[in-house]
Amino acid sequence: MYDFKKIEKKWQKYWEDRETFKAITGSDKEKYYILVEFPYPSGAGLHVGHVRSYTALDAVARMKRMNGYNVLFPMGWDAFGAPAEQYAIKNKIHPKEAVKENIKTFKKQIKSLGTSFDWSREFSTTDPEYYKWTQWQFLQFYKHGMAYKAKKNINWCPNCKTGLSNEDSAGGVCERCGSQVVQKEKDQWLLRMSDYAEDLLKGLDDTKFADRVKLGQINWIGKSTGAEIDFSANCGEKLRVYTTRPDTLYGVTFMVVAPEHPIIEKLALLIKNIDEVKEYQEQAKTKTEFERTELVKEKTGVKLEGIKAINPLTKKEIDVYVADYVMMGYGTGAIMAVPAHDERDYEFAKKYGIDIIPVIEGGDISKEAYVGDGVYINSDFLNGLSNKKEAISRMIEYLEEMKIGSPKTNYRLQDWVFSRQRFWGEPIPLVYCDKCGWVPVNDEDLPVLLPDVANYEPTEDGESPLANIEQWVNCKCPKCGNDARRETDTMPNWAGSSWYFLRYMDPNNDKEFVSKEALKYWGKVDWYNGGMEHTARHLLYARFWNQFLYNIGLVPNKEPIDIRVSHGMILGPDGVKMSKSKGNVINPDDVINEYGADALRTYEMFIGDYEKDAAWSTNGLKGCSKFLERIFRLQDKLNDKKGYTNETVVHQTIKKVSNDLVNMKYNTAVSSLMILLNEYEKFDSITKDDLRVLVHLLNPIAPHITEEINEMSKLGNVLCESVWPSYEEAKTIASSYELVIQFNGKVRGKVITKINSTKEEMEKLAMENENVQKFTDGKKIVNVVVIPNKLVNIVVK
RNA sequence: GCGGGUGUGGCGAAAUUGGUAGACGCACUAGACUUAGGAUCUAGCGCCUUACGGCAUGGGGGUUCAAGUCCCUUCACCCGCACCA
Repeated sequence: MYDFKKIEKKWQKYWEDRETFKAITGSDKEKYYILVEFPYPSGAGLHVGHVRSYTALDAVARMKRMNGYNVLFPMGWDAFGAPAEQYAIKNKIHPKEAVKENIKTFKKQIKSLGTSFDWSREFSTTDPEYYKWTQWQFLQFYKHGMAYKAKKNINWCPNCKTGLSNEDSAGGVCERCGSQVVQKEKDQWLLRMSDYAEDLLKGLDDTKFADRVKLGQINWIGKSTGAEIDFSANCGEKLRVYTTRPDTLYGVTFMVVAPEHPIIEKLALLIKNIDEVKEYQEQAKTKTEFERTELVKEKTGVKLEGIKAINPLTKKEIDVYVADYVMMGYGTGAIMAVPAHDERDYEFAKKYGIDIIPVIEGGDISKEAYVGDGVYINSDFLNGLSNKKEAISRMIEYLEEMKIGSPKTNYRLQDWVFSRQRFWGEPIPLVYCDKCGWVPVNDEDLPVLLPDVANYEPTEDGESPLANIEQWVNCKCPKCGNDARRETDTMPNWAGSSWYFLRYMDPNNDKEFVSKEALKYWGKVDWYNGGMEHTARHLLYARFWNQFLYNIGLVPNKEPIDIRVSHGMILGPDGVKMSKSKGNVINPDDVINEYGADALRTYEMFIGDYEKDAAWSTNGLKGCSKFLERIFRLQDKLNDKKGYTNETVVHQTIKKVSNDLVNMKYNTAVSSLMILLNEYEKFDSITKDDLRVLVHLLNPIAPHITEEINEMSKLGNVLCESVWPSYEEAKTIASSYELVIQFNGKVRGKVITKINSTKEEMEKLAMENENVQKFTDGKKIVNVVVIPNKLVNIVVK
């Protein structure tokens, strides 16, 4: 057993002392920017899942450097957020202390993996030198009218008395205490992300994201096309709806508005059952997420007694309901209901005894809504049509003519709620002055620092903990100098991660968020790896942020990332997600201690398809550890000869590994190296060139042991400073091959023959085969298919 | 419900344009070397069959000289989003 502990320490020190992996801004070499998502430094320490993606991209980074690229492969910390704050509340210490400790642990762990990060560019989103620029960029949003304050319903935990983000209340349950979350209306800062919906959609064409990643983005943006149509209601009031099916307008028999719809307030005096309606509104507000989605499958609603709307085409009077199956946040918050052809409207109509008028033939509307296509009926000028697309465009034309509607595109994507009632986030750098209103903090006064206090409890009414700290809140107006108060909300923890990839280009700049030169040289991230769970939100936020910076001329590329891939999870040995409570957590420290970082790295690359989940197997790990030991032992059989003992297999392996590493086929890259090793073990002795090429190809995956073997046996220059091996296509092809002889597509014989034989030669060889007689006996040969360098298939009857 | 994905030995998995299914590894079996082996080496290892051979890539059907791969159909599981009009 080789001494991996000593070897790994030795080479890690070597790289650190020589700054081997330092990226040079402005170098003559071609740049390549490889990025892995920076971790949240939790108290739990590094996860074997981190090891998977870090190693995979490390292998690419190391190979790219040997291919002559100036590689930027940075690492940092995304350290704002709830866990650190909770820890601080419990222990009455400042979260920055907890973060400091955790970063120390994480960094030590990552360093023990031997990943080739350029540590000189490290930073944390919680560094004031960093969040100064996060705040500065927020002010750019504000100054360009892209940030605004509005009343919004937010998730509210009645137990913790705090507002929560969507992310922190997944499944309608408070992440902190497990209580059911309810909706509460609060003043919130928002960024106008929905303005960018179309650009974010179109921009995907300029990226090479994996298909599943693109789809995640497309779904999240949720584009839909249709029309907005005005219905008139009492008192000349207009009720505007959004629909994707204007072609079914003749089938509208009622309307529904969301509980928050302003028309209720406006026409309150006309609504005879206003008390009942108000009660329903109240109920809707306090309904938990769980009740809305899981329990109450049945539709509920209240008719607005005394309110009537007119179907603009049939001129018939229809009733208006309030129901919580219509959302204020999408479209206009009001719908035209077509029960004959919409499942939800059908259910509602059945329950409340509303007319159901079919306008498309098909189905049986006494049983269910018919959502398919068919011939239009009861629809005046659409009658007889059967093409939905045509019906929709004819209807829209008509609506435009009559000035009662127009085409409309809607997006599911909404504006980004940018306020958190939390301590541990970047303070929003705005000040409220009674005279001047909202005033940005002057650039030279940034960053607005978080105060050093030891109490972060939220207030009774759910204001940010910062609101409790009077000496922090009270300040002077930057504009008029009068007494003013700071905004006490902080930014979401998605803020810092929305631009960190830019900061890596120029991490110590105290004059600008990044210099123009650094931006010009590094351009965009060439290859970005992260978890599947971030492909919707984080990626969208980062792209939005960057597109905004591009539009105001601060960055050179509209799209910040070229390739985006995501790795599968490493599951516990039992095949389920690792968790403390299940007791199936594998600690990378333990593995490194017992088997070494190289074995861990090799195993995680060998474990299976990089993009798929994979269960941990300690036996599999042991196999990879043995593989490394066998390579180490090859040193005992070196001879004095030069060149490759089997040139073909070496060139095949160089080709395979080079291609596999950039195509994320890490598992087959390792297996091809195992094949090469097996080949070497068959020989009595091998040359230094043989061993050199093996350790060189393995170096990106197992960097320590390969450098050690290379040095011990004096195989050549230090690997990390050497040029990646190249292959010749011609030398990857063996001179002979096994010709397969088939009868009726079944393998009946094999014969070794030289490459590139003629078809005639191949057929002759096949016919000479001893099995031919047996299989053709009493049968007629009807066809012979010859595939060069592969097989001969004799078809008999 | 909508969208996406995955089904191949005991297990993790391989498999250019359709062209020897199961590479590579784990586990297992037998043997060698050993005082010993959770070390190392050798051999075997999809299923059925003494053998010849037959059957096998979730199931069923099709195209083809040839199908894991292409087409149709069906089942199972996983992951997103979810009353989005």
